[in-house]
Amino acid sequence: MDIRQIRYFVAVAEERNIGRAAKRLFISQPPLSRQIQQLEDELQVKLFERTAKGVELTSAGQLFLNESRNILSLIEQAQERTQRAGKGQLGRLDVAIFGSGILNTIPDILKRFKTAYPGVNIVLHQMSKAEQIEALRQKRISVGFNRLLAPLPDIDSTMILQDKLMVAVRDDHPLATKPLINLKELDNEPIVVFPKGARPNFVDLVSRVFQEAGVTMDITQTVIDAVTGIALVSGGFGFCLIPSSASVLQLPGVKYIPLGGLPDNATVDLSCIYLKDDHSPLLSAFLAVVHEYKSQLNHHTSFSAARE
Amino acid sequence: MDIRQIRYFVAVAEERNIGRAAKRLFISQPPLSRQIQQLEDELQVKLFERTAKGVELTSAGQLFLNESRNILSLIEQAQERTQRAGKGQLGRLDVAIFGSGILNTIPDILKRFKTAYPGVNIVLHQMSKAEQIEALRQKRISVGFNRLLAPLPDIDSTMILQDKLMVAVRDDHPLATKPLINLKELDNEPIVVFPKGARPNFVDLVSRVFQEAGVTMDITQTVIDAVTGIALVSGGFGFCLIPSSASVLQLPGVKYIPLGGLPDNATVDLSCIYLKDDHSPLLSAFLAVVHEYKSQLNHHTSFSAARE
DNA sequence: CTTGATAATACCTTAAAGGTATAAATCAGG
DNA sequence: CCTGATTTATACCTTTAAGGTATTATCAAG
Repeated sequence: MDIRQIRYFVAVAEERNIGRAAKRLFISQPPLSRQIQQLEDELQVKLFERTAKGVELTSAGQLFLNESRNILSLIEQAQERTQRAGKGQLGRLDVAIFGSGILNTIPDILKRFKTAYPGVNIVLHQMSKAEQIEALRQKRISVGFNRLLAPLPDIDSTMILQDKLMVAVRDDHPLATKPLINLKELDNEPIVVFPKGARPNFVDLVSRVFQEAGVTMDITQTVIDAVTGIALVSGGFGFCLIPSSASVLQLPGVKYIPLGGLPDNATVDLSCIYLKDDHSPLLSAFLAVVHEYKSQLNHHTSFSAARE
Repeated sequence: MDIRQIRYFVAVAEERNIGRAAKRLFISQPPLSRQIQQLEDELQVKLFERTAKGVELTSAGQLFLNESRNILSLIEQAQERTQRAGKGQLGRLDVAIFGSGILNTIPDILKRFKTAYPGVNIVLHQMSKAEQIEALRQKRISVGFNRLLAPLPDIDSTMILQDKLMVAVRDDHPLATKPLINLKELDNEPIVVFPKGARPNFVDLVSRVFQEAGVTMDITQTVIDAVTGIALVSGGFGFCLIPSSASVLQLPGVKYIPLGGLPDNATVDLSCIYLKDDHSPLLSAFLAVVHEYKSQLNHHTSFSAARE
């Protein structure tokens, strides 16, 4: 049996006439007669009664007509869905996120992607940097968001933004009134840092900056993530250095002040990572959304800078 | 797209290797590679990633694999169901019955058919003789049960049995004690006859028998069917002549006594009728059951006759 | 760098789908 | 009852495309 024969059968059943059906199918009448005969031979069932005016369905033919329509429509659906999957419009995308990264940028990107590709089911996984890399290699995830990545041979990354450093202070602290805090002003001040876990991380960046500026860093606590760090500031444990994008988080008695007197490379990047040889349309689609987001971010930045 | 290509695709997806799949399909590797390529071209979707060890499904390919399995199973089901329909094991059979015919023979036949062809949905219609013939011609029914049929050019019939005549009498009537009533004993006695409706019918047979025997028939009532007729006997309206198969019906105060002194042709047949050019397997199957029933009936009759 | 395995390409053979011409069957109208 | 129109079926040829063989290209492992 053959899809062609099924289509032919449906045409003949609908026209109740082989000649007319042949015209509709843009073939001549004899081959169509023959295909119907072959179908009947294969099924060993008479599908049509031949009359003087044409043909009419037997009861078995009637049943087969219903089935045929189901088959054809299922095939059509399969083609359409597969093509959509091929364009990345359908499927499942496993995305890894990490602690403070979910504060603003990642939700924005995911929201855009969901709008552009509503047929894609996004599944989020909380994973550390090392876990993300292992999960990528095992194909348990397709994309991961992270910061401060060391280059790897099998993994590509796209930088989304670079955060400047900011200081979280209690608003009753003397420095809290200043519009800008210089790094030197934090000399020997108690500082909460994060995260614990795989190196290089945000702590390493902060340490390097302090060291290069010749400022002594008094680490009172090392905590798991930015949220905990800022909570400790609120609790009076001292200062906390954060990437500027974490400053969307509001906690009682905590103020965020830009940090000055830093080298240009004192930034912490947010990137998304993915397997170098993953050419899946879903990933491509996702990266396209990321790039679009990035370019709009730059536009906006340069535009507001121009106005200043 | 082609069912062959779908089968090939599934084989390759399952083997994760074109060469192995080719062996399983009893073809050589190059044509299989080409068919997969053609499928991908047609769908404009990459279904496999080619690796050194074979191939592996893309996410679109994974989706198409699911769809393909659905399609193949639907096709298989369609073939099977159509073949069953072709053998008369599946479908719907519309059967017309009439008043007194449903008393014993028809239910027996229908029960046998339902047991032998449980997949067939039997739909019963109460119809008079004329209605049955019209419904047959319009294909609203496929079989009808009836009595005393005049031959028609487009309708065939199979006789199922021939009922002898019996008399229904009140049990307080003087004749009720006799084992056999002679026709002559009914001379000028009040008689209830049935049915009203299309001729020739049971009344005509009864009239002819009386006339040939030179017995005067005093018709007090003409009613619609045997049940009503017997009910009137119970109510004291007189005698009622019935086909013997109607004697299964028990009413208070009514006794059935065989009628003697009749010619051999004083019988009323029960037949089933159907369109001469209806070659549907459902009808054939039904008629086969009818014939089987008939032959068992004859066996039983001749056997019990031999014992007497 | 070679070897072994895999898929892809080139080219040929063969099976089967489609076309043309024509026959056989059936019905309507004279 | 015949004739013409209409329909499906048959016979035979052409063309398309599926399958086969030989070979090449690619890549991972030794």
